[in-house]
Amino acid sequence: MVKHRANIKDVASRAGVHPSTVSRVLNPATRSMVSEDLAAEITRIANELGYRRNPLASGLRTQKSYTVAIVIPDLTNPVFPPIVRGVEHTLDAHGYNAILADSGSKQRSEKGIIENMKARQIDGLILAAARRKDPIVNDCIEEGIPLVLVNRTVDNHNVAAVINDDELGIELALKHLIELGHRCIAYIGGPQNTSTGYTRYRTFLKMLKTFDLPVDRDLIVNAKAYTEPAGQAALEHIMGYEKKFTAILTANDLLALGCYDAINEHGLNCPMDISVTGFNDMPYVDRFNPPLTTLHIPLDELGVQAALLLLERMQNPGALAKQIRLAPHMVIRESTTSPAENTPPNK
Amino acid sequence: MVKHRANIKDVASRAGVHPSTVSRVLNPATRSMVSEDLAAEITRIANELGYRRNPLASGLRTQKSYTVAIVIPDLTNPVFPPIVRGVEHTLDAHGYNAILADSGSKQRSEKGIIENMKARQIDGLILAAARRKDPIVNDCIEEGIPLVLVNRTVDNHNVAAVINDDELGIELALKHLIELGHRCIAYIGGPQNTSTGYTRYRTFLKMLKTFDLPVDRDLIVNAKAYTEPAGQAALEHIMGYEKKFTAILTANDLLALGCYDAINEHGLNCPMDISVTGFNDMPYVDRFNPPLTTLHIPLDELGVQAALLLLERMQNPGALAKQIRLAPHMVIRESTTSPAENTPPNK
DNA sequence: CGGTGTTTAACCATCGATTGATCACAGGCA
DNA sequence: TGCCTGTGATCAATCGATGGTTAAACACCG
Repeated sequence: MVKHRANIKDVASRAGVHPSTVSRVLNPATRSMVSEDLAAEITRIANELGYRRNPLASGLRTQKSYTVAIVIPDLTNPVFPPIVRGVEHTLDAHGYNAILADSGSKQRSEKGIIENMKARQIDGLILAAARRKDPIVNDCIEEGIPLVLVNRTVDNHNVAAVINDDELGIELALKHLIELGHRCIAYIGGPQNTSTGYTRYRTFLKMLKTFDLPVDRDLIVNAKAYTEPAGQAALEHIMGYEKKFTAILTANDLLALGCYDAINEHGLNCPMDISVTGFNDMPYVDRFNPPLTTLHIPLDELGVQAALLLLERMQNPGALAKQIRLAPHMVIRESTTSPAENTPPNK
Repeated sequence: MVKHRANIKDVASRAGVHPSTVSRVLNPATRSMVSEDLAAEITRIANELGYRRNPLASGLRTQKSYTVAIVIPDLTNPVFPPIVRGVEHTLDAHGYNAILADSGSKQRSEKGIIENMKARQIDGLILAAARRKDPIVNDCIEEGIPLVLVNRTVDNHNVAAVINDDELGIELALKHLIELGHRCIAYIGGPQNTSTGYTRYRTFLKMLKTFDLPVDRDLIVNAKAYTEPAGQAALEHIMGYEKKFTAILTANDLLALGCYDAINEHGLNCPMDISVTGFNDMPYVDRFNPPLTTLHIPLDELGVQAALLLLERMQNPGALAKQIRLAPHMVIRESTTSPAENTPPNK
């Protein structure tokens, strides 16, 4: 005889009441409709029987699934796991489950993901890598699915998001390099269809002016993607001009890693010949050769905040779309040094 | 007017048939109960209306959710993301969703996770880091929840699992070190309550005999956990004996990383003074200083196979529990070298 | 043409929880 | 005593899909 899981009817009959009464007791919002004594008694019996609400049945009736989806482009990018973990833990603490959708190599279009989400009555969506004009965002808004962006945002500022302060980040990195004595600073940015790529690029240009540094277009390249090969290719491109520069400010740790490759290819040394800064402080960059000077972003916290924001929005879908912005800080390691000792990169 | 998602009744009334007829048509197993012509017509209409089965309702009725849980101890350990990705993609291709349960810092007991899974009608479970005697495994078996272990297995061999060939791995690593000329080889293993920790340790001892090397217990330590601090502590412990050794074989990349720390602390150099091998070839170990010689495990493939195995078991729960074993191979980088040039570690 | 056998599709209860409508009953007040 | 009010619990419909059972339609045959 299979010990079948107690359902609401079991609890009701055991307590000698109607299932609906049990339902009301167990739902905080309706508990007041039932007398205190009975409520206590029913709660006791429910615990005794080990009753758990069946989320499928409940969800069918209420159109809620207590499940949210996290869409990320590639879980193996070390930036995302901490975010996902932060999201997952926070949601879990609130009784929500997280289903993971790695959109990267997914053959289904993003539209397909949304379809799936809708069919499954997903209560909300966390999108970890939106593009600046991302159709998925409009889909969500049209469909009325609560959405929170994390890490990157979109041009339309009416979407809730948890991002980091890119302006501050670029400023900090540039300041750091300037303080070390660098004047000729190359920039390798990210794809311009991402908010981070765009903002960091614009800020870099602005900050050059602010700090009264020369702007040389040949030293500024936006990589095609936030990947090592793209970073390497970008730096190769810059080096092709054979111009002098003593430092590279990159918009992303993986791009910085690509720079390492290009620098090594040319028989040069980081940081002796060229200083490099990253962005994100993803796990293990302190282990690289050399350990990367970069901007630390509280990735866990990003995830936690995104989850909280989503919970808030699911409770109150009409609320104004908040944008939360976390401040990065500089972590100085060994990929940057003063250019005094630099030999100019030559070929 | 909200354009509400077409349900089975909409399709039925549009086709002028009863909902159950539609249901039968859309279920491959029962399609034969309906005439071909009508089936075709219903399929056409369903597509036209963009009908998607509601998994909640369907699951409520059939006790299936088309959802699988992946339980991992810590997503930020770089070993797991590739596995998770492999699992997720494979499941997705078969119409299943994956919900992620990061058990590590989860306050709920593992029992709690199982409870949650059961309540949600989870169809199956993939457990990425079982301990050798893991209560969760028995729970699953008792509850009849299809279960597949990945990466680690349990003592009870009646459980489906996808693991890698630990014996082969240790043999390859040891052979590599011996071929370089090492004779005094330390070993830093993992927790003995994990199958990997246990098997690798036993195999190391066995292989020492096979290769006719001396067994010095002082050079053999099993770390408390697969973490960098634990690896560092283990090596510190070994170094406390001030015995000679020229290489360390570790059972895990993170342990190897901890060894780097201890080696550096003592003012020594890897590989010049001490060679180190890892195990797993987790992402970015090729970037470390020095790039780590380690055993490559096809982590993605591990995930894919685990997902396939689970799908199989969910279809046919009675089937025999298969164990799949993937072969690792050696990736030689710069953390190992011949001891000829070594200066013996002294203090 | 009536009887039997076989498809084919409709009917309806069901999964478990929720909720608007409804009823029972106690107490208050004239 | 009779009527009203309000609290507290029950009734019954519902969410969408499914599947065992049953009715209808049709073919076949003596």
